Amino acid sequence: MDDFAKAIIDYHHEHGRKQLSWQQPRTPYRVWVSEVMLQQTQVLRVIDYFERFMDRFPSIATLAEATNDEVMAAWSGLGYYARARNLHAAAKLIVLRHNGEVPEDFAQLLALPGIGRSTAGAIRSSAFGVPTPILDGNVKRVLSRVHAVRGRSGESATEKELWRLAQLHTPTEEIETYTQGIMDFGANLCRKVHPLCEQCSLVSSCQAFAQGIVDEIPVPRKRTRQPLRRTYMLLMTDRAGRLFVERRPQSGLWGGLWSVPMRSLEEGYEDLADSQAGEVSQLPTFTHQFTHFALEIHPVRLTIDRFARDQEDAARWVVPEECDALGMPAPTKRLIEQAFPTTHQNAQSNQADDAARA
DNA sequence: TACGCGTGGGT
DNA sequence: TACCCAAGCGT
Repeated sequence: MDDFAKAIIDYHHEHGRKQLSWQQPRTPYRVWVSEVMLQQTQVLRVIDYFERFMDRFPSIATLAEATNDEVMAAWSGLGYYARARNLHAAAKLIVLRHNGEVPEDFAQLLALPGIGRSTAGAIRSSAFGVPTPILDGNVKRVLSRVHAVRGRSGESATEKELWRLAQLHTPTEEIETYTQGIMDFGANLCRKVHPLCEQCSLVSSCQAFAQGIVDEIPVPRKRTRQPLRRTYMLLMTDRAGRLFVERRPQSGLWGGLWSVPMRSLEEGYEDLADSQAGEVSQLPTFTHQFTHFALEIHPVRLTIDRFARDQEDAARWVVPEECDALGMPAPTKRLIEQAFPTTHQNAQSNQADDAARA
């Protein structure tokens, strides 16, 4: 074990996180689900979702037997919904191929949808104690500073070099402690902004510190300016007060989730209303911010007597209370809650919001 | 290989 | 306000 790994393990013993939900108990299933939820998602945001998910799907078998709608509903609000589709598909594959147990073999893990190189490494190290490197945002930051990696984030040469360094430092002993430790080290000490170099036990061997470029590493990826897209969101109700929702295509934005219909401002929504509209009212426009673009949402409330296409599989009329059982994007939930305020509706998302604020 | 994929917090 | 990006993966 090299001095770097020793320092990381020491750090975890003193300051590391040891009480996270998925660490108690730490089973392969719980490690797997948590690692997928944690992809590009902050720890504080995941905790509530993880605990609810475990209550709802306590075993791989229960997850595999669940319906797609049940899984998507449990993921609703967490984002990157392909993760939920892949997790569900992988659970079924694990039952078929691996006798219902998360495999330990690297190639078998990698073959499961939603498990890439880093997640496979995390599962092997944390759930099975098999030394395997990981490379998440925290590890990238720590390694690129210690070794003064000047390449831009996301570029293939940079990624390759960081994987080489991750492999180089991965110890053969105490791998669980090391794996958790290097993430804690990156999250709490070697932070993106205001790193605590004065408290860092690796400062004397940190090449970025020696060169005075800690704040410039890692070098951020190039970004283009955000485009603005515009859409209608149609809150259509019938005379009984039911709300019309449709399932979005499996691929693309909000894939597989339920939403009120969305239509571009150019194409309009005559195909849905079928000129049967009664009252039509424009609600306040608002903007939803995505990572790479902004979506300007124009909500339209309309009451119709008869619907043009209510026979389709991917379309249904629901009462607002039924929305809790459907996986919905955050802005759709918000809009429905505004339009149909109820006391208990969306209790799940409110809980998550409260936890995030706490 | 570069890009699409959510949501919310931080600066 | 505008931009960054978080326990990355799939295509």
